[in-house]
Amino acid sequence: MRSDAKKNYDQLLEVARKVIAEQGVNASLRDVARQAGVGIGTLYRHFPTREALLETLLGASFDQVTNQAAAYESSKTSDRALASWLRDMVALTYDHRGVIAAMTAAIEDEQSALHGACVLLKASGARLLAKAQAEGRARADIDGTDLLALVSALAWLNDQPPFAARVDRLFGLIAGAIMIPSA
Amino acid sequence: MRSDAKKNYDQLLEVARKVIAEQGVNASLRDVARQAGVGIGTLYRHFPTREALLETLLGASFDQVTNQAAAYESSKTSDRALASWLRDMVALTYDHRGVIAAMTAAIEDEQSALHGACVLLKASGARLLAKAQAEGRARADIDGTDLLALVSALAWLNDQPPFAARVDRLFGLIAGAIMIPSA
DNA sequence: ACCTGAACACCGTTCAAGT
DNA sequence: ACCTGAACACCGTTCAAGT
Repeated sequence: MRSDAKKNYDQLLEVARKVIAEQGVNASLRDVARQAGVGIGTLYRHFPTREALLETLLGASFDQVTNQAAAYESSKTSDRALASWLRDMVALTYDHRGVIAAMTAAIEDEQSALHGACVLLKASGARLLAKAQAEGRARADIDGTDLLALVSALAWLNDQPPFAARVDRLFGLIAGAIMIPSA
Repeated sequence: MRSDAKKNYDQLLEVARKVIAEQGVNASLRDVARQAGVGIGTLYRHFPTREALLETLLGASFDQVTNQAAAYESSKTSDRALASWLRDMVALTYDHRGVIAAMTAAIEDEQSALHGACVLLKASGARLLAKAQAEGRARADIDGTDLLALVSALAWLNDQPPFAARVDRLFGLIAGAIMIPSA
């Protein structure tokens, strides 16, 4: 990448990070380009889709949760590992209003730039769930998609002003419904 | 209302019902006016906000769930009444993609044309919850807002294609977490 | 009393023209 | 190789002008 291009690229990312933190994932891309002092075409050149921009912004965080899940597997009991993953997932979406809907859509859209990272994320949770189920610490009648649905629902609640303050309590209620208390 | 105005009004509602069923609650109002063969200004004259249009379209259904809740109170045991209300709420939003987000926003926005109906809806659920709690059939550590959050989350899941098919199962899981099994 | 649609201020996205 | 911004096809919303 030419150095002038690199400069624009970095500037776009910096501004996008700020704007998306403030206005959510559906913020105006035109506005991002404007604030970055760059033509709108330059934004599209570097990030052909909104998902591509999000992937660049958040991909590392996604991967970190995926990797963390693997680490939990060897460092925690299966039920605690699962609970930690759930917590990490909610935290991942915490500061990015609307990202959970984008992730949900990406799971089904193989063309999405977010698809890969989201599929790995889902698989990392499914693995922890399976282990907890094998040890009788999680109810057996749900699968990885159900688990993802439940965390996604919590993440969505967190985006809704009237409900955001109760997410911690509701997290407990839902985690409690997934887990089986030890005898 | 003059008869020509009434005709436009009815036509707008009919088209809006169709378009919103197809494209969801955030469908283009311009498109609605266009398909109704009416100027965009006429739509705004009859329905000054999107919420006003939604209220006219869905208000009766909202009220019906509210009233149904009161009926459950005298015809069912408190836990069955609560479960039926939860089911009614999910059904209410079933065919209207995005309506749950509008309802959630309306709860906080006293200016919203949907505010009144949503507050009543919430109160009707809170009442059933309180009764079930008083009888020891629902966990005591949640309130009406939590209950609304949980149904809202289910309704949101229902709007997400990858999760829609599991809402029934997840409904059971969440209802089970709210209710206390009888001894 | 009611209707119309131009006008304004925005979008997302593409692409010819420039350097 | 990269950047720009006009151009196109859309929005939501308002309001002067018409009947």
